[in-house]
Amino acid sequence: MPRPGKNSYSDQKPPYSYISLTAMAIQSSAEKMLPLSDIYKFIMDRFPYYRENTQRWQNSLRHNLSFNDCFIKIPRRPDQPGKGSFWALHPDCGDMFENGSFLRRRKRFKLMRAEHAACKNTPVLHSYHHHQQHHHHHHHVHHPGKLGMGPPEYLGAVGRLSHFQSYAFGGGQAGGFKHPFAIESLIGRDYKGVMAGGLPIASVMHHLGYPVPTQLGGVVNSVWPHMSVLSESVGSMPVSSEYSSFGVPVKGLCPHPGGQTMPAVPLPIKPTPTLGTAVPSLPLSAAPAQLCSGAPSVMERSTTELTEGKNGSLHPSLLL
DNA sequence: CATTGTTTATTCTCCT
DNA sequence: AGGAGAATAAACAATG
Repeated sequence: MPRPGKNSYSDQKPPYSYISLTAMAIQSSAEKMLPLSDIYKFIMDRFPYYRENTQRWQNSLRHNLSFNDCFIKIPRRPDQPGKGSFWALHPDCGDMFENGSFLRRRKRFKLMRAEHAACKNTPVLHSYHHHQQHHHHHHHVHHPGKLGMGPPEYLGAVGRLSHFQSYAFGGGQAGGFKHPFAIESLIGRDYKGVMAGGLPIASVMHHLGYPVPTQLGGVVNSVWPHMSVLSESVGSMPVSSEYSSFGVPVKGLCPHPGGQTMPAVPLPIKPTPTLGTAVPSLPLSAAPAQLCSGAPSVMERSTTELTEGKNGSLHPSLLL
């Protein structure tokens, strides 16, 4: 077998789909939104594999951005340099990698027709309150078929601000799940940034010109041991990434303040088979895949996985 | 003109 | 086998 030796796997294709790579990039940013070029950069920076065939994968990436409803465009402020818009995660897409696989989501996040239209055409607008009654849990199952509720032009990312806030402050907690990549999810709670359903209120506000207490500098990257750590926040780390026997890079995370290091990263390949120990009530510091799937999801993951006998492999994702 | 976005179509892979 | 999610290709429109 290919020697796991040095960097044998370094340029192997990372076990992440474009969706997850992108989500990862976005989540890693303080603002929780990035322009296309930065998403590219992020990926290339930590995954050597993507330093080649750029035309190809970037096209795919772009395709994913506009094709998948889980990504939303946030218009650039007039005074901001650069080209396209910023890309962020749709606040309602919840935990897309609930199943523990970053290669394949259990279900595509699709908006209903109405929502879709709204999200797309509505540029910057004021807050509109939203769709399906905030009542309890929002099923994360968005059925494409149904339609016609909620104010049509209810928002484009930005417009949803008010909505977000309600999440953040108001009723958040209850059904509020956090994105798998949300720092908050990964780190626990002592995190300043307000993550409203995954969409950073602060950043949006800031982006729009609202004063916002500056924030979260570094912490961020610690989440993805799979990648070469480097850059903005922590700076000076030579980019080196090595993959473990799973083809997964094992590079370390950066230590950070809490002392609490990042969880072992979720094993991309296969979900946790629910064996005895599986899905323990992980405290908030557990693996991303697990915890972010807030309360509801855990339940609903029910059956499907029980059958996974074959996956004999261990899932580091659970160890602490 | 190069980037950024959208969109349609085809192929691949994994999961029932 | 069939379905669904994902990757890849390609053809444009839009924009700075």
